Order: sequence, then structure tokens, then C-alpha cells
Amino acid sequence: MSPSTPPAERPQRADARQNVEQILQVAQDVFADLGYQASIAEVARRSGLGMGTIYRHFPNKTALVEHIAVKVMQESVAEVRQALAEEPATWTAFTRVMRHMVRLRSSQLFPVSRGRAKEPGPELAGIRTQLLAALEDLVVRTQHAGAMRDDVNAYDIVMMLNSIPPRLPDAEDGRPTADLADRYIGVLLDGLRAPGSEPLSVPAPGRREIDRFFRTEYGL
Amino acid sequence: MSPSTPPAERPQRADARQNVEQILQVAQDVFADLGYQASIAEVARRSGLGMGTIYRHFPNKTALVEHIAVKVMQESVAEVRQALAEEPATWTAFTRVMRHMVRLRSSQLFPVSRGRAKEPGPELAGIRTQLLAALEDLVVRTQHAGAMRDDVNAYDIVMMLNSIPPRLPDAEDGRPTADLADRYIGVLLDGLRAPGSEPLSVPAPGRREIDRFFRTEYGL
Amino acid sequence: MSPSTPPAERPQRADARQNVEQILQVAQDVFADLGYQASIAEVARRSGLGMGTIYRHFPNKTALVEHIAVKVMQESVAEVRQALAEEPATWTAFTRVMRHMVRLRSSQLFPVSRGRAKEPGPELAGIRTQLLAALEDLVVRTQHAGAMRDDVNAYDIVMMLNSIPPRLPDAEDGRPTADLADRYIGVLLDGLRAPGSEPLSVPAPGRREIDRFFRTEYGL
Amino acid sequence: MSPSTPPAERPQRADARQNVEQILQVAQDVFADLGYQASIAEVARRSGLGMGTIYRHFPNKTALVEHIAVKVMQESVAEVRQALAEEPATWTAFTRVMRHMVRLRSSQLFPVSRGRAKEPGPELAGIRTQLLAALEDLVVRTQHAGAMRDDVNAYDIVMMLNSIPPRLPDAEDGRPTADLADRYIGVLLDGLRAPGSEPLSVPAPGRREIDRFFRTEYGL
DNA sequence: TATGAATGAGGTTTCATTCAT
DNA sequence: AATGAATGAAACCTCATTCAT
Repeated sequence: MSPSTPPAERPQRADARQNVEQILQVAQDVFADLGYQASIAEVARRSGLGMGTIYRHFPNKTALVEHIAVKVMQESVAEVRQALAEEPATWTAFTRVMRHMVRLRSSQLFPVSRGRAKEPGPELAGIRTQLLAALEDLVVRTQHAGAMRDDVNAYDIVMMLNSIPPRLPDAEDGRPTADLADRYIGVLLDGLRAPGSEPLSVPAPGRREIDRFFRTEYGL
Repeated sequence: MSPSTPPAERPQRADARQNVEQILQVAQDVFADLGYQASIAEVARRSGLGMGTIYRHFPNKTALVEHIAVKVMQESVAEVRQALAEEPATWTAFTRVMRHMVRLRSSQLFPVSRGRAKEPGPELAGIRTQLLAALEDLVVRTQHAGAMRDDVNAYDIVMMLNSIPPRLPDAEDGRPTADLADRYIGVLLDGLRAPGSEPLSVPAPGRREIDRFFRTEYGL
Repeated sequence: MSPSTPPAERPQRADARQNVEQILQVAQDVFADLGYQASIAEVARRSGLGMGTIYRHFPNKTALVEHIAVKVMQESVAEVRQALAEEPATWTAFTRVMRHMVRLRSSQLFPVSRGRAKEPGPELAGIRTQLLAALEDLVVRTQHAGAMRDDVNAYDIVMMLNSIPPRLPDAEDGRPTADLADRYIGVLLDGLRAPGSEPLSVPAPGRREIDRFFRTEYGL
Repeated sequence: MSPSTPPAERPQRADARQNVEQILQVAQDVFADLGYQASIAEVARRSGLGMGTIYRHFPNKTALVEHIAVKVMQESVAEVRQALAEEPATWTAFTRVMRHMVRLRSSQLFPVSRGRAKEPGPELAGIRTQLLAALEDLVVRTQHAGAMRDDVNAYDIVMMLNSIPPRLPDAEDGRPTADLADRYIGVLLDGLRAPGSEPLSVPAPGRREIDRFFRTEYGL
């Protein structure tokens, strides 16, 4: 694309990086709009790139999806750390994180693809571990402060977040639809407030369940 | 109950009727396991039938899915009415219905199929209306009794319930997995208890939003 | 169907024969309406019989089609003989036969099924030979009487007859469509009148070509 | 010429354009050999391309068939105009056109597919109208010159031409078969010469009948 | 014997992935 | 390095044929 720019040591690294960013962004939108079954051709069309360019950067569709997931999780980890650092009250930090994550969930939806069973790549496994650890920290602190019911754990939080409905697409007449996730996160937070009164009869999940959940629900 | 079968001039052969039941049962399982993108061939394989047999009873995949949805909703309507009739306290009736529906949802999952846009058939539209009306009745009564926060409506309930993740498949080692939905429904119920403290800033959804939700999320 | 009628020596032979007649009649109609690709199920539906009953009488679809063809050809042979016996002028006999056959062709159409290559059964081969011989007789006599151009033969006649367009189905509004075959047979007959003026540059076909024609055009 | 290809933003790749040509050519042959029910897989096999390539250029089988029909009709329209321009005698122009069209018909046969009922696309409808108008012109002029019987019209001509049987496939031993259509067009032309003596008792067809003919006979 | 339910091969169509340009 | 044309496996669906009732 830019064969005439010799000075840089590794030539068109800038273009390439830009392409990767754009592919990831467009792919998020496409998958949010059409679900995981959206075709790569659609991603190519919307990004103005050729399909070959996408495959140059991501060996296959799964890899593209994993990259999106990694990116979203990285942002979430950052947000957890920042909230803990900035907010004086743990409950406030917790709600802030929750609202952040649900916004990610609803606007940059993980593509749904039940039934695919591959092991996630090491990068994804790593960031997932980090995110769970960060959330664990946040949850435990909030509970120690007496602000959150004691019978839930960080794994519960992740799964509950994923039970917030994804954002509705806009109406046919073009009027934008309000993001209902902002409603349901409120209900959820109230339910998590200490002390809980409805019994949680089933034992809490662990890492194993989280991994199975992501694998069956998102193919990740 | 049987939208695609004609008015039954002769009472269907016994084995044929059995097959229909079995197809519906197996299809529920398959779609729960693999999502909507599971192939009809897979349903045929698991039910020990030929694909042609499935297509004899359901003209296409969509019809099969709708049939399952109708069946599940019919059971839910019945449960709402029964709970209202049997339970003295509206809150108890409400929790009973919620636990029932989430169990349906998690064990007999609606197939996920984002991005498909057909209008639902008349039978499905009808039972959906019935279910919404029954839930409306239940919710309003519970709110009048002062047991549920006033800023949610029946449409909220439907959307939240339908977003609770389906039951996790059993582990590879065969150990059965507890149905975590039973945990989250508890948190959700606590969040719905009167009075809510977290504000629900976004306006409540209406029938239009419900329909769009089902269409985009389930293709129904 | 009639297990209570014992007197006849071979029991329901009458029913069976009736069924065969009805199947042939209905199948002719169905194939004329929908073409050869009409399903056996459609024939069963219109005749009020089960598919099994049809397969009891005809081992497969091809056999059913062959039976129709044999029946039509038998009628044609009879007509040729009768015309020769009854009409004093050969040209009159010839036109009578032509109008008869084209009516068969247009109203009880052979099913079209190009590309199938099986050898016709002996019964069909036999009646075809008979029909060709009868037409040969008719054509030669007409030519000897000086009424028909000399550069055509009976094989030409068969192929030309098959170039008369099939009857159009009735219009959607139900108004019946006139049988245009009655127009085109007139043009054809004028073209066959002696003497011809347009040269027929290609050599006349023989039995071999007729057989290939029926095989490729009708699968017979 | 290319109903399904977009306005060609970039001039199609050379090999791609070649492929389109080849697909059309091979498809004509295949449909001529095996009829409309020939599979796309067969077209792919004979053209040495993958099935997907065919579907890249034609969205479905019907589109491919329509494309062929449009091409053939375009050639016919051109021939009519050229004959009228070049031939001094209208009858000569007429016979030239007839021989041209029957050769098209017999060698590049429209696929037969009775019973399918879709409306033809706008491009096909347009060229069909053009062809009918051109023939109307030719026929009327020939009749005014006193060379053709007055009781037929352009619609008759089209129906007769389209019913002439397609060229026989070559014999198994490889010997090529003469195109018998060249014989029958001679007889037909003699039959169309003025004055006709056999009465045409049925009224002439109109555009409505032509359209119904194409729809039922070719699915076009 | 008659019925119509069940079967499964085969046809159309889609799309992840490869590869010539 | 980028493009998008080509590939072919796999999905949906139809129907000739078989076979249990």
C-alpha cells in the first residue's frame, strides 16, 4: 500500500496496525448486529478491506473472535483497577465496574456461538484469569465492607453480568432504542446488596464452571 | 399445540404421534446443547429417525423451533394461572412462577439465533400475547400488594428471564452440573423486592421491544 | 377393501383393475399439469389412494409413465387402423389421424423428462413398432395417392407431431384456454401437402432416431 | 447482458469474466443435454469449476437460466433486425429468421421445466417484449407482401418455433446426428406460405398466452 | 390389501478458507 | 501486502421408494 516510504525500519507497520484496529472494531459491530454467524465477507465489506487482508491478520474466524474478547477483557481489567484506585467506597467502585462491564456486554457483545468446543488460546486464558482475579479482589473487599451479600463470589458476578440482555437493535423506523441494560443492572445491584433474603440453594460456581460457560456460550 | 399438523382428519397413527413428541423433546435438547445452528441432521441422529421424518412433521426448521417455543410458553401460561390460583400470597406466587420459568429457560432453552428477521407465526404471536397478559396480571397484583418495586413491568420480567444463561452442560467426567440459574433467580428476586434503591434510569420496555427482542435474539 | 365379497373366483380383481385405471387416468392429468417432476404423492392425493397402492401396481415411477405411453400409443394404433378402414380418401384419413394424435399429445401429454437413458420395456418397444408401422402404411398410401409431399416419412410425422406445443393450462381466473394445437396442426398439414417447395436439406430420420428422440425427450 | 452483476465498479477481473462466459456456455450445453433438472453440480463438473463459483456469478439456478434466455433472445432480436435490413424480399428475411431461431432453439435449448410459476425478471420481460415486437413487424410486413397466410400472428410463430424438438444428442458410437430441425422448419415454412388451405379453427394467441406458455414450459 | 409414515440420496445454496492476480 | 475469485464441505429441504401397521 505504501511501498514508497523507506525510512521506517519495519515499513508499513503503521498501516498494518491500523488495519488490525479497524478490523477488530468493525468485527465487533458486525457480530453485535448479526451475531456470530455473520460472515467474514460482511466484515470485509463494512471495513472496506478485502477478505484476504482479514485472513492475513487473523488465521481464522475463531482467532478474530478471541481477539475481540481479549480486548474487551483487557479494558475490563483496567477499569476494575482504576475503580478500586479512585473510588473511596468499595460499593461505589463495584457499581461503577458493573455499569462499565454491562455496557461492554450490551454494546460490544460477545458473539454467541454455542456448541463449539475448542480450548481457548493462551492469551485469552491469561486475560480471563487476570479479570477473574481483579473481580475477586473487588468482590471480597466489597463484602468485607459489609456492602454486598456474602453468598456470592466473583464467578457469580461474571455469569450474572452475562444474563443482562444484549442491547436491542434500533427500530426499523430508525429511532434509537434505549439501552435497557441500564435498567437491569439496577435490579441486579439491588439484589446483590447486603443482606440477601432469597436463599441461593445451589452452590456457587468456580473457575471450572466459568470456563465451561464461556466455552459453551461463546465458544471461547 | 400442533400448528403444522392439519386438523387431523384421521387420528394420527400412534407411532407417528409418538415420533412428533420425541422429535420435539430431542430438538429441545439438541438446541439447548448446540444452539439454533445445530443441524436437523443432528436432531435426526439423536432421535434415531431419518431427516425426512422430521420434515414430514415440521415443514422447515423454523416451524420446529416455533413449535418448541409455543409449547414452552403454553406451559408457562398454565403455571402462572395455577400459581395465582393456589398461592395465598402474591409474592409467593410470583417467586414460584419465576423459578418455574427460569427452569424452563435453562433446561429447555429457546434456541439462540440472532439476526434472522421473519415474522412469528400467528400461533406463536397469540401465545406470546397470552403469556404477557398473564404475567402483567401477576406483576400488577404483586405490586399492589406492596411486595414488588413499582418501577418494573411484565416486559422487564420477560427480558430478564430470557437472558439468564442456560444450564451448563455436564462436565466431561460425567459429573452433573448444578443448575446455576437457581442461584441467579434468587439475586434477581431480591432485586425486584420493594422498594428498589438503585435507580432505573431508562424507561421500561413495551410490547414492541419484547417483540424485537425475541426476533433478534431467537428469530421468533 | 371388500373382504366380504367371497363369490368371485379371484376376489377383488375388479377393484384392482379399477384402481389401475384410475391411477393411469389421474397420473396423466397430473403429469400434464405439473410435468414429469410431479411427485407420486401428488398422484396419490388426487386419486384418493395411498402411495403404497400405486407402488403395488407399478414397481416405480418409470413403469407408471411407460404404461401411460403404451396406453396412448395403443389408442393411436387403433385410430390409424380405423381411419384407414373408414375414410375413402387417404388424405382425409391422414388428417383425421393427425388431429387425433395431436389431441392426445396436447391433452394427455407425455411427461417430459430429458436426460434419463433407460431402455424402454418390451411392451413399449412393441407398441411403438406397431404404431410406426401403421403410420408408415398411412403415409405411404397418402403419398401414392399424390396427396402428400414425397420427401417425408412416418418418422418425420412422429417427430413433427411432437413439435406441436402442449395445451396451455387454464388461466388463473379460471377461464379455459383454447387448445392451440388445433391451430398448429392446420399449418403443419398445409406444409405436408404435395408438393413441398421449401427444400428439406437434412436426410430423413429412421427408427434409430425416433428411439433416441423418445429416450432423450421423454425418457421412454 | 449481465442482470446479476452490479454496475461494475471496477472492471471485473479478466479470468472472472471469462468464467462467466464459460459458465453460460456450459450451462446451455448441459441444459440442452439433460434438461432443466440437470444439477448445478453437473454444470460445475463440466466447466471444471467449483459450484461456489457459479453461485458467485448467479445468485441461484433461476438467475442462470434467465441469463441464458436473455442472451438467446438478444441474439434473436439482432438477427430479426439484420435480416429485415439486408434481405430485399420479406419472405426471404422471414425464412432466414426462422432458420436462425430454430437453430438457436435446437442447439442452445431453453431448459424445460414445466410447473414452476415464478414471474420472470424485468430484464427477461423486456427482451421478450422486444423480440415479440420485432417478430410482429417481420410477420406483418411479410403478410402485406402477400407471401404469408394472414391467419397467423407473431405469437403463433414463437410458439411453434419453441416447440420444435431440440437437436438429438449424438449417437453412442459418436457419429454426429443431423439437426432434424432443419427438416421441420421447411415443412413449417411451406405451411405458413400464403394462402393457407387447412382452416385454423381456434383463435390466435396473444401476449397473455405467450407468457403463460413460457411460464409453464420453461418456468420463465 | 391398502395406507401413509419413514428413509436417505441428491439437489440447491451458503460461507470459511485458500490462492492466483 | 492486498484483493476478491474460487473452492468444497456442510446445511436445508424434496421425493422416489420401502415397510410397519
